[in-house]
Parts: sequence; C-alpha cells; structure tokens
Amino acid sequence: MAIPRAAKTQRRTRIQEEKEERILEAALDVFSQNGFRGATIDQIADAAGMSKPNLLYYFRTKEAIHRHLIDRVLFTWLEPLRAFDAEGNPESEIRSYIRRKLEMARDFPRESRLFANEVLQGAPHIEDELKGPLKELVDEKAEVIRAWARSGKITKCDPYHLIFSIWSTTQHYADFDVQVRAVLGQDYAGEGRFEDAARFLEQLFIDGLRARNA
Amino acid sequence: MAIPRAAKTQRRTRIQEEKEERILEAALDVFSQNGFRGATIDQIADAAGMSKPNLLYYFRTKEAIHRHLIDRVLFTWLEPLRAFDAEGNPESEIRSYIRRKLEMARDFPRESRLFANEVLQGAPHIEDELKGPLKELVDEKAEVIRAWARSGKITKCDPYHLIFSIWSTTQHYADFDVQVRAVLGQDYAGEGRFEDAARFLEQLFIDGLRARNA
DNA sequence: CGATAATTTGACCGCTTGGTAAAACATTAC
DNA sequence: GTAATGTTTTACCAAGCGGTCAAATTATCG
Repeated sequence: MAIPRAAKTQRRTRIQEEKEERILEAALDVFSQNGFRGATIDQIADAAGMSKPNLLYYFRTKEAIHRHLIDRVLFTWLEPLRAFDAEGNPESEIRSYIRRKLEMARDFPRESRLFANEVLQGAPHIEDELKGPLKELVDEKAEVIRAWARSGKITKCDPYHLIFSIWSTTQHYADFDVQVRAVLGQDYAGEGRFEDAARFLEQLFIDGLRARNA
Repeated sequence: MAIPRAAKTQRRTRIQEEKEERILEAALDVFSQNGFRGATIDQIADAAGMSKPNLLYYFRTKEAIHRHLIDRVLFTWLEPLRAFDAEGNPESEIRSYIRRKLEMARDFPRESRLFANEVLQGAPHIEDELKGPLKELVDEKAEVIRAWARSGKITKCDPYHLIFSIWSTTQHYADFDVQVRAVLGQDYAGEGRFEDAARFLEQLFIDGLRARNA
C-alpha cells in the first residue's frame, strides 16, 4: 500500500520532503497570482514539473496545498510585529518595524499577495487565525504603543489604526506592485522605490507621531 | 432579428437599461468577492435573478461585464484625486482627500475590492489605463504637492509615495475589512472605525507633513 | 388585430476542472 | 534476490465552466 500523503507518522523519505517543497514553491507562484479559485492544480503541477496525479499523491486536495501555504505565510508575516519590543525606544522600534515590513514586501511579494488575496476575498480559510492569534498579538502590541503614548514618548493616537497604517503602506508595495510601477514609470527599473518608500514612510511616521511639547 | 446586445446604435428600450444595470450590480457583488477567474457567469446570473443565456444576451462575454465594471470603477475611484486643488490650502486639501477616500472605502467597498483584485492579480485588463490616464493624473498632482513643498507650505517629501500612502491606508479599510474587523473585535459592530481611522490618519498626515520651521 | 422586433428559455456543446483507480515502475529492507 | 513499500504514470470520471442555438415568449407598433 501507499498511504504516505503528508506523512502518516513521520516524514520518511527525503524525496517526499523535496517534492512537497517543490509543490509549495510552485503553488505559491500560482496562488499568489490567481487567488485560490483562479488557480488550478494543473497549473501548479506544471510549475512544479510533475503530473497532476503525482502532485495529488503528496497533497490530497487543492485546499490542502493552500492551507499549508497560508499557515506558513501567516507565521512569517507576523514575525516583524512579534519583534516589536516594549522596552525599546519607540522611535527606533517603529522605524525598524517599517523597515522590516518593507523588506518583506520587497523580498517576499508572493507571500504578501497570497495573504492579500485571501483576506480580500473574505478570508474564508483563515478567519479563525485572524480572530485568534493575530488579534491577540495585535492587542498586546497595541498596549505597548498605548503605554508609550501615555508616558509621552509619542503623541497620543489610536494604536490599532497606527498598526493598520503601517501594514497597509508597506504591503502596498507588494500587493499593488503593478500600479506602483505603472505610476512611477520605466525609470524605476531597479528597486530604488523601496529605498524612497522607506525614507518617506519613516519621515511620515516618525514626525507624525513625535510627541508635541507645545 | 435581435442584435441589440449593448445597444447597436442607441440605447433603445428602458428594459435594456434596467437589465444591464441589474447585471452590473450583481456582477459587482460577485467579481469583488471572487475575482475575475473566481467568478462564474452562473453566479452573476443567479444574483441578477435571470438565466445565464438571458444575461449573455446583454453582455456577450464574462469579460465584457468585467470591462464595463472596471471602467466605471476606475473613473469614480479617481474622482477624489481629481478634486485635489493646487490653489487650495495644502492642509485642508490633504485632509479632505483623506476623508473622501475613506468615505469611498466605507460606502463603496465592493468597488474598491474589485479594483484591488484586479491590480493584485497583475492588472491584466487595465494595464494601459494605469500607465496612461492614471499615471498622468498622478504626475500632475505630484507636481502640485512638490510645489507646496518648495514653497515651504509642507515639509519636503516624495509626492508619489505620499499619494501611495494615502491610497493604501484608506483603501485598507475596504480591501482588508475582514482583517480589520477581526482585529478590532465585535465591539466595532458599527461604522465607528471609520471615524477613528479618519481621526488617526488626519493627525498622522497633517503632523507628519507639517513644515518644520526649526 | 396582426406583424415585426425584442426578450427569454431550455437544451446542449466542447472544454476545463478537481479528483480517482489501477497498474507500472522504483526503491528499500531483509 | 525478492518481497514489501513508496512513487509515478496512464486513463479516466463527473461536475462545472463559458458560451451557442433555435425555439418560445413577450413587447411594440401600425
């Protein structure tokens, strides 16, 4: 019998690990470009260089692949926020959070778009994760920000909307990449826009949040 | 013969106008929730309360419906930016631009998501519009902002990234609505989050862009 | 009214889709 | 080796898809 599919008890062969990785890599391409419904198993199998039944030997359904990817992405997506340090200096914490998120948009645009696709279409597969772990983490960090505001280190502001605005401005460069490129024009062939964006966003958030002493 | 489809020379019957409107309304629902590939003609026909062939009598293809919608949305989507007035006071212009965009996110979330879906998936249907009319308008307004900065009315900053950041922060409340709700929790049953968002964003951008005299 | 044009329907088509069955092939364990 | 297990392929569904067709129905106009 052959009932390995996702490893029954233990991940056995190295071939399994390899193939699963190849599938997930291909699936990231396809899902991030077409969304869940727009992606087809054939496309993914093709991109992974294997036949459809072969692919379905490792992941029983299209949803299984998607779940795997989403879980992984959700974890790394939250990393920068986790690193947010209550003990640190507010200004440099916010600055490095922005930098980190921008780097993710630059280096992992597919991951960002996969996530965006999912949320945009109502997050049918990850509602629980959003309401659970995500909310908890944000609640925790919002409290940190609020404390900073209370102690006068930054201006008083709604911490949730602050977090939202950092998310949205940074991810914009991954999710709306085509639009950004179209507007900026050809001259922006390189990755210079990320440096410019970093400069602008740091200025905006640092100055916008600086405690007003007057 | 019956070759009206989208009105040969002139829009004839009132019934045509009505049905087309119903179809577009239904299609907006379906496309904005599932993206182009994820949406099916049957779904749209169902939502519009008519049979598939009947729908196809008014729009020959799925793409035709989509194009119609996109064109319409792109126009209204740009309205607020068009209203951006070079003669006005920078602070109040930016403030009202943010307000307008937030109102659009609140009142026309489907339109925003339709657009987001399209851009997210590489804008296959509207690349030309992005590189043409959109870029031109943004270029024009960027010059306005740059002039403001030169004359010291606001701080020096990259006008393109400023526009991007206003787009992203405001649309976030439409496009990532599920996530916003999940994080803010049940208590945010009403539309209060839009007021809070407006307060936060106005503060952020106004203070962040205020000319520094020191 | 009757004729003509506009609208709607049901039946259908060819293709794609997610997924299966079973057998062929490869690998490992003894 | 050979037997057991793991992997891949070929052939195949049944359902869903975008779209067509011709006939039936309804509205419009003289």
